[in-house]
Amino acid sequence: MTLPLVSTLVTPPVNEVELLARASALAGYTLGELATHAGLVLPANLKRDKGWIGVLLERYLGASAGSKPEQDFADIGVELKTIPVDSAGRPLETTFVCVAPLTGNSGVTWETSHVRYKLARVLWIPVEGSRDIPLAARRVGTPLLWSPDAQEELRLKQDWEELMDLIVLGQVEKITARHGEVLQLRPKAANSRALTAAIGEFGQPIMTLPRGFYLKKTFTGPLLARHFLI
DNA sequence: GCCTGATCATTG
DNA sequence: CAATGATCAGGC
Repeated sequence: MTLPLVSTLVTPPVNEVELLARASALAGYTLGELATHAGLVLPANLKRDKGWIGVLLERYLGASAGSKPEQDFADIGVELKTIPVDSAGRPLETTFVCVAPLTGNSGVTWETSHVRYKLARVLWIPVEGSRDIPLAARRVGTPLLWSPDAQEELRLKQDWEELMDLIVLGQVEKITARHGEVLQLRPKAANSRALTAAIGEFGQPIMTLPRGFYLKKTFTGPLLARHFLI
């Protein structure tokens, strides 16, 4: 077996076929093998390197690095998501989608939302995530190129509209992770002291904890399972 | 602080 | 013991 080229030599994929071929070539390798081959130092665990796996796979696949609010493969309209799974392929964590806009939302619709944009086309790469497997021994799984079907998009749209209505109406601080069936709103910040502008209950400006949209496991689980059962 | 990449760890 | 709320790292 031959490992794919290291990240520094990887240019962005020109189409989905090439991207999927690159991702498929990683399936079966351990994170230790991929780290060594890329000349990266594997952290002991993910406590202080929570996004490490995502960055590693970005480099192998030729994703445009950086912190731009764009898709990872903007040229071909694809977002990359690594997702930790258990031995049965079920997700171990929710999936962050994007930061939630808490101000300037007049006229924003589902059709023009960042959530819809980010989820329009996603390359899911499951990675063994059980904490009792040492990071170096965790294996990369089979990738899945996905777009929401009509039913999935409807459920996302309904949750997004419910959450955005609350945000616009000054109820952001009343929203908990229990709102929404498949999409939830949770803190997304450096810590609980971080603040960003939002709208208060009387329509006045307030400062509150930054929030992000996350996909619940009840959404990503069946999505992954459907693929691997077919 | 904002946005990217997410997982951690306390709690119900 | 799953899920919610909190947190970690890095670039700009």
